[in-house]
Amino acid sequence: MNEDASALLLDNQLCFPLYAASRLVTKLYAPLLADLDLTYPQYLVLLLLWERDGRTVTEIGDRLYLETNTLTPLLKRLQRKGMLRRERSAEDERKVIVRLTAAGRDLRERAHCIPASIVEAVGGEAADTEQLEAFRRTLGLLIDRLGRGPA
Amino acid sequence: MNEDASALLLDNQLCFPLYAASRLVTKLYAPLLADLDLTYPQYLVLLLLWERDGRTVTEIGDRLYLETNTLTPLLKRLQRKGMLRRERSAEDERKVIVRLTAAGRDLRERAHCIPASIVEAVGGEAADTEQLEAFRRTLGLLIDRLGRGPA
DNA sequence: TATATTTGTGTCGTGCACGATATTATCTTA
DNA sequence: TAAGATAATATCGTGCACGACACAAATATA
Repeated sequence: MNEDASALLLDNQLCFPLYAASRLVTKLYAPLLADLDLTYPQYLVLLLLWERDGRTVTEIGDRLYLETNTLTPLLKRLQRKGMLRRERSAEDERKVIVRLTAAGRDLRERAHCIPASIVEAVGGEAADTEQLEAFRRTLGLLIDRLGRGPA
Repeated sequence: MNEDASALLLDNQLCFPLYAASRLVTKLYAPLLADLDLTYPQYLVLLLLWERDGRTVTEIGDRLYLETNTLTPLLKRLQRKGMLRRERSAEDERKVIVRLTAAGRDLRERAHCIPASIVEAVGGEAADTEQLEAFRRTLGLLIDRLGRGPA
């Protein structure tokens, strides 16, 4: 493959499908999450807190590749809905600790069925494991290469 | 792999990386496109018009998986910047034909270097063609499965 | 040919994303 | 220990994305 064809492949045939697929998948979650009054980014934050509660804003941002200028309003919305509290750390007054409320913790059970629903919608039985694993690896490689800021 | 592990793989280890990678890649384009006073979605619209000029709003939306409620304001912004015109079709007054201006056509040359820059940033020489092809195929499969509305 | 339906575009409101910048707290270091 | 640097969070403005809905033009149908 010559340089130009390779360039077009990566640019138009890779970057755009990535953008399109991401939006289509997010749209797949929407109706499921709407039942819990959540958006997809809000769901991602809760996944982290369900795994381990009491994280700082920046900790959450590091995992989701999001800055505080995105997270602060999002967390405030989750707080307004009674899912979590935001409290300044006692040791370091700069840090804000995000903690689930009882309602936030309880939501975990109602969200339990979501992964299976997504698998079904994407067509889990049709996709073979080998292909998925390779796909996941390439995605991971891409994120690793781009996720640490422009070197 | 049991059903639960497979579900978690698809949900958290596939959907989230897709979302993260898409945003990271878009961020990669940002500085290059900023030189042309463009955003990534605006660039995608121009790519389509450079390929074939004079498309309707819905035609563009079909290709980009975007609705008119997203495209109309975006096209108006491109129009305000003098890149294109929006004119009602004479045969069918419902349709709006989008046409490049001379400035919009000229921008194509200035955008010519973008794919190569992206390839370099992603690390073109390191990624092997086989892996990229498989990745692209899986992405295409995913979009095919999700892109025609919830069956 | 009226009436109903579909089609193409648009407006409105909400919630991300993100660059630029501000603010306050902590840490460094001269 | 005072001054500067750094870190953590937040505000503001812009531009997507998208659901819900409005509306006029075109088409289908009774």
